[in-house]
Amino acid sequence: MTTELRSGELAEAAGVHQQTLRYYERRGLLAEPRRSPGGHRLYPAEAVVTLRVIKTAQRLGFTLDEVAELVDLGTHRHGRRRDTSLQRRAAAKLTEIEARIADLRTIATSLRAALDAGCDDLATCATTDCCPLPFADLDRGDRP
Amino acid sequence: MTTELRSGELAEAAGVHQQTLRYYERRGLLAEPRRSPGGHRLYPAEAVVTLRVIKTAQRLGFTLDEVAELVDLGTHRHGRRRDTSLQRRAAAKLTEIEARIADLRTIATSLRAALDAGCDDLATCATTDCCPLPFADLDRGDRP
DNA sequence: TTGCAACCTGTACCCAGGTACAGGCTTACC
DNA sequence: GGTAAGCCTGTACCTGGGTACAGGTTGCAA
Repeated sequence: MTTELRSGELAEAAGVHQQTLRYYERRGLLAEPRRSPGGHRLYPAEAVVTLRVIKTAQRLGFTLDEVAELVDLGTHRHGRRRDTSLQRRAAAKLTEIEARIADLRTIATSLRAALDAGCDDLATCATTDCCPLPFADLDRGDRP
Repeated sequence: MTTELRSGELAEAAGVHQQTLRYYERRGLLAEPRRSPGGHRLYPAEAVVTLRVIKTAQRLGFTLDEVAELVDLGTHRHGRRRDTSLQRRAAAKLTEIEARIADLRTIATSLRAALDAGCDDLATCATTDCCPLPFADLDRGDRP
């Protein structure tokens, strides 16, 4: 029998706040754990893994809603199959992340150009033709 | 004399909502404009430029607070001087953005690896050695 | 002069992803 | 069995960048 963890222990082990555990439970990311007779939560040791999964997925760019979906797929398969749910989502997320990288690169290029040109005041730059900052073309306003 | 713009006209011209104009005014991004005798805002034509500056700066990765600082520096200089305020901030922002790009690249690599390995269930992956997802190393939790 | 669009203020709400606090119960250890 | 640490619930609050709504006033044209 593996020892169960109290919420403080799990929080500590996973590096999150106790309130975050309850928050994840509310959001459906973490299964409701067993309770002690007095009502205290008793998590199975695997909960640490689940939290690691959540944190990794978040870091991979998934929102908590997306993580919740991914987590409760529960389709314990692992192999060379293609076009499964996680596969599709990961592929979509990859595309998204690549777009974000491209975006950031454009921005970095602009900033570098502004530094090279010695720009010192945005308001002046915006009304001066010599300035490399793309005041007109960049206001796509999609991802601030 | 250049015509003044009413808030609806400015909003339209700049592609933002009227409430956003007032929000920016409250946040100190947009100077309080002249008022008509009845209290309606009358913006100078340059306000369109200011808004373009704000939108561009936002897109360059500055927060509104940072934009507010940048905007009210008002140091109308432009030249080859180095180490000025905008210069320093832009340089810092560039570093930040480059770090974000590096981060996203790591993430993209992980996702690609997961796709290649045919991972289909995160919970299984996390407990299986064959999985390329970096469940352990990625929980730095700095930028979700 | 009347009618209506455009504007005003203030306040509340939205999203995500949590964090904080109050007041009361449980568990663990001496 | 006492006491302190730990946990419980519920509710409120935070950041960032806005958006929405209610109810009242102005501006302008017919």
